[in-house]
Amino acid sequence: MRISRKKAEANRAEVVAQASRLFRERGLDGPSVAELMRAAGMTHGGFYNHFSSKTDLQASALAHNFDLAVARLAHIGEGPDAEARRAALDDYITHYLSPRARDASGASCPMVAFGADVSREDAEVRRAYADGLERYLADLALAFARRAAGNAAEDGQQTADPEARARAIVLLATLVGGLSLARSVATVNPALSDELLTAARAQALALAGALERG
Amino acid sequence: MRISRKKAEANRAEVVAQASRLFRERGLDGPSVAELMRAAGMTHGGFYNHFSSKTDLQASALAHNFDLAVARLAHIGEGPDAEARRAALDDYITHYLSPRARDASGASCPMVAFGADVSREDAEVRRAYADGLERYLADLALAFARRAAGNAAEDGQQTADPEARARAIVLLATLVGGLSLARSVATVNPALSDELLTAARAQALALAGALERG
DNA sequence: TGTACATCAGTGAACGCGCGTTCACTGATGTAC
DNA sequence: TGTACATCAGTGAACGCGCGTTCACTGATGTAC
Repeated sequence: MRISRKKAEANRAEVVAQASRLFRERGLDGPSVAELMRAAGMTHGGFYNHFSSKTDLQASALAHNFDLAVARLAHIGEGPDAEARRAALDDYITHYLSPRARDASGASCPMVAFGADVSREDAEVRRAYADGLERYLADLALAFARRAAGNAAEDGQQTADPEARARAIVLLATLVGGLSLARSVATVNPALSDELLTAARAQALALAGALERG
Repeated sequence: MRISRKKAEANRAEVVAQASRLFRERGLDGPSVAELMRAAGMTHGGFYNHFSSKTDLQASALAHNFDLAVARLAHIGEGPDAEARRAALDDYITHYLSPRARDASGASCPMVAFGADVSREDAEVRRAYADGLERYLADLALAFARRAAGNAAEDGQQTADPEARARAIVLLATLVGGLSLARSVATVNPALSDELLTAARAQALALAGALERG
């Protein structure tokens, strides 16, 4: 039974969206092709109408993951004034390193979900990941650069400020390292996991506020 | 052909050692049982004389990984004086976040190699990981506590200093986050990878030296 | 606009393959005397 | 210490299973007239 082009396009998008979530929950090699198609309401046979291989879907899902992450980040820069943007960044950090985000593996950061595995996947997947990380980092650096400037005058402007980029990297490493460590011990040693989250969160907030104070 | 008990015990240790390395390189589900046994110079059939399942070996290999990591860390505390120990910690950090360590995935930190995957593995594996992480963190906190005390008087003493533990966690998150990010983009975008390493390294060294200055 | 036909998105059975695990077998080791 | 026998570490073929991928088929959609 043939389906309209519009519906087919929506089906493809649904597969990518479901894969995005399932890959984060169970890893890039966790869910089978049949399972991914079932999650999107179809059977496995039609998979190759949309993707040339499972690797192809992995790359598409990674790109989609970073689209979501970057969109959430960009939202921070949209605050009406410097104070609102500062509060937005603090909220972002607090949520990123919260027990809730730690336990919702399907909804959280691709860098934590795939960090260790990406380097073992096909080149196509590694490329999608590196591109996404670069986009994400550029936006985070922009947030720091704007804050350093102290106003919204340079909105929309790209920045090459190396200081802002270094700060963004350090914050990102703290977020990714903290969440990764906390998540990996969460089920077995919840107390340790909370301790890891709390210490990393305090540091991340300090890093985000350092410009104001330093 | 039966083998001597001593030789059999050595064979088991060799499988764990090889698995330790191969799991770090290719992930906990990467190498097959046959491949792991071949790496230790045997065929796959005898695997179940030593391990009750592949999961069992994964847990043993993780414990072994952390044994190695903790041993390297403990070495830092053995410096003759405070200055030597400080230099040892700086060396540790510099090597941890070096291009060399990034590219030698089989020889490096289990927290980076397995971070994302551990929470998806069996309970036995997660337990081995959480135990190892706790041991590692305790040793790192001890290094900070000793430095705060400024001498080697309390050698061998355990510490419950919460400040030292928080500092250890923050350093660890920076190390793990930095190396994880750098490794995942290394093949596709080496310049970005080096930038990530450099920024994380500067921060980690600052964290290690913060007590002296603060 | 209405009709006749080609297209192609989705279905479900089937494929070949690699995996973890099992098992009958081998023969040197460990042990009882 | 020497001998006879039971033990069991390691071998390699075989198992059942789930996987990614292929393919003949279906029938509503898109198109040519």
